[in-house]
Amino acid sequence: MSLRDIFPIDKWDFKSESVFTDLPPEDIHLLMAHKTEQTYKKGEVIFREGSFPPGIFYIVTGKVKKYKVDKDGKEQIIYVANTGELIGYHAILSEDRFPDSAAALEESNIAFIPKEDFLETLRVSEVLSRRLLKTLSHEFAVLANSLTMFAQKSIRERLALQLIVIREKYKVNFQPGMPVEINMSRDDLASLVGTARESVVRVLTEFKEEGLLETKGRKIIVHNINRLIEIANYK
Amino acid sequence: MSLRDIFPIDKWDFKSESVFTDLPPEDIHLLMAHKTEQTYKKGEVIFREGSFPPGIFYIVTGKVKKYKVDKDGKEQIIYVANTGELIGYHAILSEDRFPDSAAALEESNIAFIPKEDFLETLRVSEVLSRRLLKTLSHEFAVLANSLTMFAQKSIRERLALQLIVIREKYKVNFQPGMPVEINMSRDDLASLVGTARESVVRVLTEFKEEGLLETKGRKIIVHNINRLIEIANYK
DNA sequence: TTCAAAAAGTGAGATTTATCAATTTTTAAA
DNA sequence: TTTAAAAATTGATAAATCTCACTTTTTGAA
Repeated sequence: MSLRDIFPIDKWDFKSESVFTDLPPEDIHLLMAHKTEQTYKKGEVIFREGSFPPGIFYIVTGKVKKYKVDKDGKEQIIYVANTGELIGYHAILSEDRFPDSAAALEESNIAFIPKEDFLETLRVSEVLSRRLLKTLSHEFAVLANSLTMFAQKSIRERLALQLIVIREKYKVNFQPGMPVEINMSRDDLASLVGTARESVVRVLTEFKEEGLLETKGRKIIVHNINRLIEIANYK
Repeated sequence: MSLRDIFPIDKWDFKSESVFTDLPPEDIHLLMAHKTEQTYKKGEVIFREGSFPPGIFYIVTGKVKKYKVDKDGKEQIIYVANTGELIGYHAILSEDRFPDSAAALEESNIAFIPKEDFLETLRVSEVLSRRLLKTLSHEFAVLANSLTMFAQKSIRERLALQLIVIREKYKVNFQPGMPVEINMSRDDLASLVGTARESVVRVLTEFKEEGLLETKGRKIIVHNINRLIEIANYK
Protein backbone atom coordinates (compact mmCIF):
# COMPACT_ATOMS: atom_id res chain seq x y z
CA MET A 1 0.00 0.00 0.00
CA SER A 2 1.35 3.34 -1.03
CA LEU A 3 1.15 6.56 1.00
CA ARG A 4 -0.95 7.95 -1.81
CA ASP A 5 -3.75 5.56 -0.84
CA ILE A 6 -4.04 6.91 2.69
CA PHE A 7 -2.83 10.49 2.42
CA PRO A 8 -3.29 13.15 -0.31
CA ILE A 9 0.40 13.87 -0.69
CA ASP A 10 -0.17 15.76 -3.97
CA LYS A 11 -1.91 18.50 -2.00
CA TRP A 12 1.38 19.19 -0.21
CA ASP A 13 3.91 18.58 -2.94
CA PHE A 14 4.54 20.81 -5.95
CA LYS A 15 5.89 18.03 -8.09
CA SER A 16 2.84 16.14 -9.28
CA GLU A 17 4.84 15.55 -12.44
CA SER A 18 8.03 17.06 -13.79
CA VAL A 19 7.88 20.31 -15.72
CA PHE A 20 9.85 18.59 -18.46
CA THR A 21 7.46 15.67 -18.97
CA ASP A 22 6.41 15.41 -22.63
CA LEU A 23 8.69 18.27 -23.58
CA PRO A 24 9.86 17.62 -27.19
CA PRO A 25 13.59 16.88 -27.52
CA GLU A 26 14.16 20.03 -29.58
CA ASP A 27 12.68 22.16 -26.81
CA ILE A 28 14.83 20.42 -24.22
CA HIS A 29 17.84 21.01 -26.44
CA LEU A 30 17.09 24.71 -26.81
CA LEU A 31 16.55 25.06 -23.07
CA MET A 32 19.76 23.24 -22.20
CA ALA A 33 21.91 24.95 -24.84
CA HIS A 34 23.95 26.98 -22.36
CA LYS A 35 23.22 25.24 -19.11
CA THR A 36 26.00 24.98 -16.57
CA GLU A 37 26.11 22.58 -13.69
CA GLN A 38 27.41 23.34 -10.25
CA THR A 39 27.69 21.64 -6.88
CA TYR A 40 26.34 23.47 -3.86
CA LYS A 41 27.48 22.49 -0.40
CA LYS A 42 25.03 21.98 2.42
CA GLY A 43 23.74 25.36 3.52
CA GLU A 44 25.03 27.19 0.47
CA VAL A 45 22.72 29.85 -0.93
CA ILE A 46 21.56 29.45 -4.55
CA PHE A 47 19.68 32.72 -4.87
CA ARG A 48 18.52 35.40 -2.51
CA GLU A 49 15.14 37.07 -2.11
CA GLY A 50 15.06 40.53 -3.63
CA SER A 51 17.82 40.04 -6.18
CA PHE A 52 17.23 40.02 -9.92
CA PRO A 53 16.95 36.58 -11.52
CA PRO A 54 19.72 35.72 -13.98
CA GLY A 55 18.04 32.46 -14.96
CA ILE A 56 16.40 29.35 -13.59
CA PHE A 57 17.77 26.35 -11.74
CA TYR A 58 17.17 22.65 -12.12
CA ILE A 59 17.92 20.29 -9.22
CA VAL A 60 19.84 17.41 -10.76
CA THR A 61 20.40 15.80 -7.36
CA GLY A 62 19.86 17.04 -3.84
CA LYS A 63 17.33 19.05 -1.87
CA VAL A 64 16.77 22.79 -1.67
CA LYS A 65 14.84 24.84 0.84
CA LYS A 66 12.92 27.83 -0.43
CA TYR A 67 12.57 30.32 2.39
CA LYS A 68 12.02 33.87 3.46
CA VAL A 69 13.87 35.76 6.16
CA ASP A 70 11.95 38.41 8.05
CA LYS A 71 13.32 41.67 9.39
CA ASP A 72 14.26 40.06 12.70
CA GLY A 73 16.29 37.43 10.85
CA LYS A 74 13.76 34.67 11.50
CA GLU A 75 13.61 32.15 8.69
CA GLN A 76 10.47 30.58 7.26
CA ILE A 77 10.69 27.64 4.88
CA ILE A 78 8.03 27.91 2.17
CA TYR A 79 8.78 24.64 0.47
CA VAL A 80 11.43 21.95 0.15
CA ALA A 81 12.28 21.22 -3.49
CA ASN A 82 13.71 17.85 -4.36
CA THR A 83 15.69 16.18 -7.15
CA GLY A 84 14.06 16.80 -10.53
CA GLU A 85 12.41 20.07 -9.60
CA LEU A 86 12.85 23.42 -11.28
CA ILE A 87 13.29 26.51 -9.12
CA GLY A 88 13.66 30.22 -9.65
CA TYR A 89 11.21 30.58 -12.54
CA HIS A 90 8.60 32.58 -10.64
CA ALA A 91 10.77 35.69 -10.60
CA ILE A 92 11.40 35.53 -14.33
CA LEU A 93 7.77 34.90 -15.24
CA SER A 94 6.50 37.66 -12.97
CA GLU A 95 9.20 40.02 -14.29
CA ASP A 96 10.14 40.79 -10.74
CA ARG A 97 12.82 40.00 -8.18
CA PHE A 98 13.13 36.63 -6.45
CA PRO A 99 10.20 36.35 -4.02
CA ASP A 100 12.16 33.97 -1.79
CA SER A 101 15.64 32.63 -1.21
CA ALA A 102 16.95 29.16 -1.95
CA ALA A 103 19.69 27.20 -0.20
CA ALA A 104 20.92 23.61 -0.42
CA LEU A 105 19.68 21.38 2.40
CA GLU A 106 22.35 18.83 1.52
CA GLU A 107 25.12 18.69 -1.06
CA SER A 108 23.27 19.28 -4.32
CA ASN A 109 24.00 19.28 -8.01
CA ILE A 110 22.21 22.11 -9.69
CA ALA A 111 21.98 23.14 -13.33
CA PHE A 112 21.70 26.81 -14.23
CA ILE A 113 19.74 27.83 -17.33
CA PRO A 114 20.17 31.46 -18.44
CA LYS A 115 17.08 33.64 -18.50
CA GLU A 116 17.38 34.18 -22.27
CA ASP A 117 17.27 30.46 -23.06
CA PHE A 118 14.34 29.92 -20.74
CA LEU A 119 12.36 32.78 -22.24
CA GLU A 120 13.23 31.78 -25.79
CA THR A 121 12.13 28.18 -25.19
CA LEU A 122 8.97 29.47 -23.59
CA ARG A 123 8.34 31.61 -26.67
CA VAL A 124 8.55 28.69 -29.08
CA SER A 125 7.27 25.83 -26.94
CA GLU A 126 3.58 25.62 -26.37
CA VAL A 127 4.15 22.47 -24.35
CA LEU A 128 6.47 24.21 -21.90
CA SER A 129 4.13 27.14 -21.54
CA ARG A 130 1.19 24.85 -20.92
CA ARG A 131 3.11 22.76 -18.44
CA LEU A 132 4.25 25.79 -16.47
CA LEU A 133 0.65 26.99 -16.26
CA LYS A 134 -0.29 23.60 -14.88
CA THR A 135 2.59 23.54 -12.43
CA LEU A 136 1.98 27.07 -11.19
CA SER A 137 -1.71 26.50 -10.64
CA HIS A 138 -0.97 23.30 -8.77
CA GLU A 139 1.49 25.24 -6.64
CA PHE A 140 -1.33 27.62 -5.83
CA ALA A 141 -3.33 24.74 -4.39
CA VAL A 142 -0.35 23.55 -2.35
CA LEU A 143 0.37 27.00 -0.93
CA ALA A 144 -3.31 27.50 -0.10
CA ASN A 145 -3.16 24.26 1.88
CA SER A 146 0.02 25.30 3.67
CA LEU A 147 -1.40 28.70 4.46
CA THR A 148 -4.50 27.12 6.01
CA MET A 149 -2.33 24.75 7.97
CA PHE A 150 -0.28 27.59 9.47
CA ALA A 151 -3.36 29.64 10.23
CA GLN A 152 -5.40 26.90 11.87
CA LYS A 153 -3.41 23.91 13.05
CA SER A 154 -1.58 23.35 16.32
CA ILE A 155 2.14 22.70 16.35
CA ARG A 156 1.54 19.04 17.07
CA GLU A 157 -0.68 18.76 14.00
CA ARG A 158 1.69 20.76 11.83
CA LEU A 159 4.72 18.72 12.82
CA ALA A 160 2.87 15.45 12.17
CA LEU A 161 1.85 16.70 8.74
CA GLN A 162 5.28 17.99 7.78
CA LEU A 163 6.93 14.76 8.89
CA ILE A 164 4.65 12.85 6.51
CA VAL A 165 5.39 15.26 3.67
CA ILE A 166 9.11 15.61 4.22
CA ARG A 167 9.59 11.88 4.72
CA GLU A 168 8.52 11.33 1.12
CA LYS A 169 11.36 13.53 0.00
CA TYR A 170 13.89 11.46 1.90
CA LYS A 171 12.86 8.29 0.11
CA VAL A 172 15.86 7.65 -2.13
CA ASN A 173 16.18 4.24 -3.78
CA PHE A 174 13.29 3.34 -1.55
CA GLN A 175 12.22 -0.29 -1.25
CA PRO A 176 9.01 -1.18 0.61
CA GLY A 177 9.77 -1.95 4.22
CA MET A 178 13.03 -0.06 4.08
CA PRO A 179 13.38 2.58 6.80
CA VAL A 180 13.36 6.22 5.64
CA GLU A 181 15.72 8.53 7.50
CA ILE A 182 14.70 12.16 7.71
CA ASN A 183 17.97 14.02 8.05
CA MET A 184 17.05 17.58 8.84
CA SER A 185 18.27 19.92 11.54
CA ARG A 186 15.80 20.82 14.27
CA ASP A 187 16.17 24.46 13.24
CA ASP A 188 15.09 23.66 9.67
CA LEU A 189 12.24 21.51 10.95
CA ALA A 190 11.15 24.36 13.19
CA SER A 191 11.30 26.75 10.27
CA LEU A 192 9.23 24.33 8.19
CA VAL A 193 6.62 23.95 10.93
CA GLY A 194 6.64 27.64 11.81
CA THR A 195 7.61 27.39 15.45
CA ALA A 196 10.56 27.52 17.84
CA ARG A 197 13.21 24.83 17.83
CA GLU A 198 12.39 23.88 21.41
CA SER A 199 8.76 23.26 20.53
CA VAL A 200 9.75 20.91 17.73
CA VAL A 201 12.00 18.99 20.07
CA ARG A 202 9.29 18.69 22.68
CA VAL A 203 6.68 17.36 20.27
CA LEU A 204 9.24 14.99 18.75
CA THR A 205 9.84 13.67 22.27
CA GLU A 206 6.10 13.12 22.68
CA PHE A 207 5.99 11.24 19.38
CA LYS A 208 8.93 9.12 20.49
CA GLU A 209 7.22 8.34 23.80
CA GLU A 210 4.10 7.36 21.90
CA GLY A 211 6.20 4.99 19.82
CA LEU A 212 5.50 6.77 16.53
CA LEU A 213 9.10 7.32 15.62
CA GLU A 214 12.67 6.93 16.76
CA THR A 215 15.67 9.20 16.40
CA LYS A 216 19.24 8.24 15.59
CA GLY A 217 21.25 11.32 16.32
CA ARG A 218 19.46 14.02 14.40
CA LYS A 219 17.89 11.51 12.04
CA ILE A 220 14.19 10.71 12.39
CA ILE A 221 12.70 7.35 11.44
CA VAL A 222 8.92 7.16 11.37
CA HIS A 223 7.43 3.89 12.55
CA ASN A 224 3.71 4.63 12.54
CA ILE A 225 2.71 6.82 9.66
CA ASN A 226 -0.98 5.97 10.03
CA ARG A 227 -1.02 7.44 13.50
CA LEU A 228 0.85 10.52 12.25
CA ILE A 229 -1.85 10.96 9.61
CA GLU A 230 -4.49 10.79 12.35
CA ILE A 231 -2.64 13.37 14.44
CA ALA A 232 -2.24 15.68 11.45
CA ASN A 233 -6.03 15.77 11.53
CA TYR A 234 -6.33 16.59 7.89
CA LYS A 235 -9.59 15.81 6.13
CA MET B 1 1.15 60.50 -1.15
CA SER B 2 -0.12 57.09 -2.17
CA LEU B 3 -0.08 53.99 -0.01
CA ARG B 4 2.28 52.50 -2.57
CA ASP B 5 4.96 54.94 -1.43
CA ILE B 6 4.93 53.72 2.15
CA PHE B 7 3.77 50.13 1.92
CA PRO B 8 4.49 47.36 -0.64
CA ILE B 9 0.83 46.61 -1.32
CA ASP B 10 1.70 44.58 -4.45
CA LYS B 11 3.25 41.94 -2.26
CA TRP B 12 -0.16 41.32 -0.72
CA ASP B 13 -2.45 41.81 -3.69
CA PHE B 14 -2.81 39.45 -6.65
CA LYS B 15 -3.95 42.14 -9.00
CA SER B 16 -0.81 44.00 -9.97
CA GLU B 17 -2.51 44.45 -13.32
CA SER B 18 -5.55 42.87 -14.90
CA VAL B 19 -5.23 39.55 -16.68
CA PHE B 20 -6.95 41.17 -19.66
CA THR B 21 -4.53 44.06 -20.06
CA ASP B 22 -3.15 44.18 -23.60
CA LEU B 23 -5.33 41.28 -24.66
CA PRO B 24 -6.15 41.79 -28.37
CA PRO B 25 -9.83 42.52 -29.08
CA GLU B 26 -10.21 39.29 -31.06
CA ASP B 27 -9.01 37.26 -28.07
CA ILE B 28 -11.39 39.11 -25.76
CA HIS B 29 -14.18 38.43 -28.23
CA LEU B 30 -13.41 34.72 -28.37
CA LEU B 31 -13.21 34.53 -24.60
CA MET B 32 -16.47 36.37 -24.10
CA ALA B 33 -18.38 34.56 -26.85
CA HIS B 34 -20.65 32.61 -24.49
CA LYS B 35 -20.23 34.50 -21.27
CA THR B 36 -23.22 34.84 -18.98
CA GLU B 37 -23.59 37.36 -16.22
CA GLN B 38 -25.20 36.72 -12.89
CA THR B 39 -25.78 38.55 -9.62
CA TYR B 40 -24.70 36.84 -6.43
CA LYS B 41 -26.16 37.95 -3.12
CA LYS B 42 -23.96 38.58 -0.11
CA GLY B 43 -22.79 35.25 1.22
CA GLU B 44 -23.80 33.30 -1.87
CA VAL B 45 -21.36 30.58 -2.94
CA ILE B 46 -19.89 30.85 -6.45
CA PHE B 47 -18.01 27.58 -6.47
CA ARG B 48 -17.07 24.99 -3.92
CA GLU B 49 -13.73 23.34 -3.14
CA GLY B 50 -13.52 19.83 -4.51
CA SER B 51 -16.04 20.22 -7.31
CA PHE B 52 -15.11 20.09 -10.99
CA PRO B 53 -14.67 23.47 -12.69
CA PRO B 54 -17.21 24.22 -15.41
CA GLY B 55 -15.45 27.45 -16.36
CA ILE B 56 -13.91 30.61 -14.97
CA PHE B 57 -15.46 33.68 -13.38
CA TYR B 58 -14.82 37.36 -13.84
CA ILE B 59 -15.84 39.81 -11.12
CA VAL B 60 -17.60 42.65 -12.93
CA THR B 61 -18.47 44.38 -9.67
CA GLY B 62 -18.25 43.27 -6.07
CA LYS B 63 -15.92 41.34 -3.80
CA VAL B 64 -15.38 37.63 -3.41
CA LYS B 65 -13.68 35.67 -0.65
CA LYS B 66 -11.66 32.63 -1.63
CA TYR B 67 -11.57 30.27 1.31
CA LYS B 68 -11.12 26.76 2.55
CA VAL B 69 -13.22 24.97 5.16
CA ASP B 70 -11.49 22.40 7.32
CA LYS B 71 -12.98 19.19 8.67
CA ASP B 72 -14.22 20.95 11.81
CA GLY B 73 -16.06 23.49 9.67
CA LYS B 74 -13.59 26.27 10.42
CA GLU B 75 -13.18 28.69 7.56
CA GLN B 76 -9.91 30.20 6.36
CA ILE B 77 -9.91 33.04 3.86
CA ILE B 78 -7.02 32.67 1.40
CA TYR B 79 -7.62 35.87 -0.48
CA VAL B 80 -10.22 38.55 -1.14
CA ALA B 81 -10.73 39.13 -4.87
CA ASN B 82 -12.08 42.47 -6.00
CA THR B 83 -13.79 44.02 -9.01
CA GLY B 84 -11.86 43.27 -12.20
CA GLU B 85 -10.30 40.03 -11.00
CA LEU B 86 -10.59 36.63 -12.60
CA ILE B 87 -11.25 33.62 -10.36
CA GLY B 88 -11.57 29.89 -10.78
CA TYR B 89 -8.87 29.43 -13.42
CA HIS B 90 -6.42 27.50 -11.22
CA ALA B 91 -8.60 24.40 -11.26
CA ILE B 92 -8.89 24.42 -15.03
CA LEU B 93 -5.19 25.01 -15.65
CA SER B 94 -4.14 22.33 -13.16
CA GLU B 95 -6.72 19.92 -14.62
CA ASP B 96 -7.97 19.30 -11.14
CA ARG B 97 -10.88 20.19 -8.87
CA PHE B 98 -11.34 23.62 -7.30
CA PRO B 99 -8.64 23.99 -4.62
CA ASP B 100 -10.77 26.45 -2.68
CA SER B 101 -14.31 27.81 -2.47
CA ALA B 102 -15.53 31.25 -3.45
CA ALA B 103 -18.42 33.27 -2.04
CA ALA B 104 -19.63 36.84 -2.51
CA LEU B 105 -18.64 39.18 0.33
CA GLU B 106 -21.20 41.69 -0.89
CA GLU B 107 -23.74 41.73 -3.72
CA SER B 108 -21.61 41.01 -6.78
CA ASN B 109 -22.00 40.86 -10.51
CA ILE B 110 -20.05 37.97 -11.92
CA ALA B 111 -19.51 36.81 -15.48
CA PHE B 112 -19.14 33.12 -16.20
CA ILE B 113 -16.91 31.98 -19.07
CA PRO B 114 -17.24 28.31 -20.07
CA LYS B 115 -14.16 26.14 -19.78
CA GLU B 116 -14.11 25.44 -23.53
CA ASP B 117 -13.93 29.12 -24.45
CA PHE B 118 -11.22 29.76 -21.89
CA LEU B 119 -9.12 26.84 -23.10
CA GLU B 120 -9.67 27.72 -26.75
CA THR B 121 -8.62 31.32 -26.17
CA LEU B 122 -5.60 30.11 -24.25
CA ARG B 123 -4.70 27.86 -27.19
CA VAL B 124 -4.70 30.67 -29.71
CA SER B 125 -3.61 33.61 -27.58
CA GLU B 126 0.01 33.85 -26.67
CA VAL B 127 -0.74 37.08 -24.85
CA LEU B 128 -3.27 35.42 -22.54
CA SER B 129 -0.98 32.52 -21.87
CA ARG B 130 1.90 34.83 -21.07
CA ARG B 131 -0.24 37.02 -18.87
CA LEU B 132 -1.56 34.08 -16.88
CA LEU B 133 2.00 32.88 -16.31
CA LYS B 134 2.83 36.32 -14.99
CA THR B 135 -0.28 36.47 -12.81
CA LEU B 136 0.22 33.00 -11.37
CA SER B 137 3.85 33.59 -10.52
CA HIS B 138 2.94 36.87 -8.87
CA GLU B 139 0.30 35.01 -6.88
CA PHE B 140 3.02 32.66 -5.73
CA ALA B 141 4.90 35.60 -4.23
CA VAL B 142 1.73 36.86 -2.52
CA LEU B 143 0.89 33.48 -1.03
CA ALA B 144 4.48 33.01 0.15
CA ASN B 145 4.16 36.33 1.98
CA SER B 146 0.83 35.36 3.51
CA LEU B 147 2.16 32.00 4.56
CA THR B 148 5.11 33.63 6.32
CA MET B 149 2.78 36.08 7.97
CA PHE B 150 0.60 33.31 9.40
CA ALA B 151 3.60 31.30 10.52
CA GLN B 152 5.47 34.10 12.22
CA LYS B 153 3.41 37.14 13.07
CA SER B 154 1.29 37.84 16.13
CA ILE B 155 -2.40 38.46 15.82
CA ARG B 156 -1.87 42.16 16.43
CA GLU B 157 0.61 42.32 13.56
CA ARG B 158 -1.56 40.23 11.27
CA LEU B 159 -4.66 42.28 11.91
CA ALA B 160 -2.78 45.54 11.31
CA LEU B 161 -1.45 44.15 8.03
CA GLN B 162 -4.78 42.82 6.82
CA LEU B 163 -6.52 46.08 7.66
CA ILE B 164 -4.05 47.89 5.41
CA VAL B 165 -4.52 45.39 2.61
CA ILE B 166 -8.29 45.05 2.86
CA ARG B 167 -8.81 48.78 3.15
CA GLU B 168 -7.41 49.21 -0.35
CA LYS B 169 -10.16 46.94 -1.63
CA TYR B 170 -12.83 49.08 -0.06
CA LYS B 171 -11.64 52.17 -1.87
CA VAL B 172 -14.42 52.69 -4.39
CA ASN B 173 -14.60 56.02 -6.19
CA PHE B 174 -11.93 57.03 -3.74
CA GLN B 175 -10.92 60.68 -3.49
CA PRO B 176 -7.87 61.66 -1.40
CA GLY B 177 -8.97 62.55 2.10
CA MET B 178 -12.20 60.66 1.75
CA PRO B 179 -12.78 58.12 4.54
CA VAL B 180 -12.66 54.46 3.52
CA GLU B 181 -15.18 52.21 5.26
CA ILE B 182 -14.16 48.59 5.69
CA ASN B 183 -17.45 46.75 5.82
CA MET B 184 -16.59 43.23 6.83
CA SER B 185 -18.05 41.00 9.50
CA ARG B 186 -15.84 40.20 12.48
CA ASP B 187 -16.11 36.54 11.57
CA ASP B 188 -14.73 37.20 8.08
CA LEU B 189 -12.00 39.41 9.51
CA ALA B 190 -11.09 36.65 11.95
CA SER B 191 -11.00 34.13 9.12
CA LEU B 192 -8.75 36.47 7.14
CA VAL B 193 -6.39 36.97 10.08
CA GLY B 194 -6.51 33.32 11.11
CA THR B 195 -7.77 33.73 14.62
CA ALA B 196 -10.91 33.69 16.76
CA ARG B 197 -13.56 36.38 16.41
CA GLU B 198 -13.03 37.44 20.03
CA SER B 199 -9.34 38.04 19.43
CA VAL B 200 -10.10 40.27 16.46
CA VAL B 201 -12.56 42.26 18.54
CA ARG B 202 -10.07 42.69 21.35
CA VAL B 203 -7.27 43.94 19.10
CA LEU B 204 -9.70 46.22 17.28
CA THR B 205 -10.60 47.68 20.69
CA GLU B 206 -6.90 48.27 21.40
CA PHE B 207 -6.52 50.00 18.03
CA LYS B 208 -9.55 52.17 18.80
CA GLU B 209 -8.14 53.09 22.22
CA GLU B 210 -4.85 54.00 20.56
CA GLY B 211 -6.77 56.28 18.20
CA LEU B 212 -5.78 54.37 15.06
CA LEU B 213 -9.30 53.76 13.87
CA GLU B 214 -12.95 54.19 14.67
CA THR B 215 -15.90 51.89 14.13
CA LYS B 216 -19.38 52.80 12.97
CA GLY B 217 -21.45 49.75 13.66
CA ARG B 218 -19.50 46.97 11.99
CA LYS B 219 -17.72 49.41 9.69
CA ILE B 220 -14.08 50.23 10.34
CA ILE B 221 -12.52 53.55 9.40
CA VAL B 222 -8.74 53.75 9.65
CA HIS B 223 -7.35 57.09 10.83
CA ASN B 224 -3.65 56.37 11.18
CA ILE B 225 -2.39 54.07 8.48
CA ASN B 226 1.23 54.93 9.14
CA ARG B 227 0.97 53.61 12.65
CA LEU B 228 -0.77 50.47 11.37
CA ILE B 229 2.15 49.94 9.01
CA GLU B 230 4.53 50.23 11.95
CA ILE B 231 2.51 47.73 13.97
CA ALA B 232 2.38 45.30 11.03
CA ASN B 233 6.14 45.23 11.47
CA TYR B 234 6.79 44.26 7.90
CA LYS B 235 10.19 44.91 6.49
C1' DT C 1 -40.72 52.26 13.46
C1' DT C 2 -40.52 47.94 15.90
C1' DC C 3 -38.34 43.99 17.43
C1' DA C 4 -36.40 39.45 17.16
C1' DA C 5 -32.40 37.37 15.35
C1' DA C 6 -27.78 37.93 14.29
C1' DA C 7 -23.60 40.00 15.16
C1' DA C 8 -20.42 42.33 18.10
C1' DG C 9 -18.23 42.90 22.34
C1' DT C 10 -16.55 41.60 27.24
C1' DG C 11 -14.58 38.89 31.13
C1' DA C 12 -12.47 35.00 33.32
C1' DG C 13 -9.98 31.07 33.13
C1' DA C 14 -7.63 27.37 30.55
C1' DT C 15 -4.39 26.04 27.13
C1' DT C 16 -0.80 26.55 23.97
C1' DT C 17 3.42 28.24 22.67
C1' DA C 18 7.51 31.22 23.25
C1' DT C 19 11.53 32.57 25.69
C1' DC C 20 15.54 32.16 28.46
C1' DA C 21 18.97 29.65 30.73
C1' DA C 22 20.96 25.93 31.33
C1' DT C 23 22.87 20.76 30.33
C1' DT C 24 23.76 16.90 27.35
C1' DT C 25 24.69 14.86 22.97
C1' DT C 26 26.32 14.81 18.35
C1' DT C 27 29.21 16.11 14.69
C1' DA C 28 33.15 16.80 12.12
C1' DA C 29 37.79 18.62 11.90
C1' DA C 30 42.46 17.77 13.45
C1' DT D 1 40.51 8.53 18.23
C1' DT D 2 40.20 13.03 20.38
C1' DT D 3 37.95 17.09 21.27
C1' DA D 4 36.02 21.64 20.68
C1' DA D 5 32.18 23.65 18.48
C1' DA D 6 27.64 23.10 17.05
C1' DA D 7 23.36 21.11 17.69
C1' DA D 8 19.91 18.99 20.42
C1' DT D 9 17.46 18.63 24.59
C1' DT D 10 15.32 19.90 29.04
C1' DG D 11 13.10 22.77 32.63
C1' DA D 12 10.97 26.79 34.40
C1' DT D 13 8.48 30.68 33.54
C1' DA D 14 6.24 34.26 30.84
C1' DA D 15 3.32 35.66 27.22
C1' DA D 16 -0.07 35.00 23.75
C1' DT D 17 -4.19 33.18 22.36
C1' DC D 18 -8.34 30.31 22.77
C1' DT D 19 -12.63 28.92 24.71
C1' DC D 20 -16.81 29.41 27.03
C1' DA D 21 -20.40 31.96 28.94
C1' DC D 22 -22.54 35.93 28.87
C1' DT D 23 -24.20 40.96 27.77
C1' DT D 24 -24.87 44.59 24.57
C1' DT D 25 -25.47 46.46 20.08
C1' DT D 26 -26.71 46.29 15.37
C1' DT D 27 -29.24 44.83 11.51
C1' DG D 28 -32.87 43.96 8.50
C1' DA D 29 -37.45 42.01 7.85
C1' DA D 30 -42.22 42.86 8.88
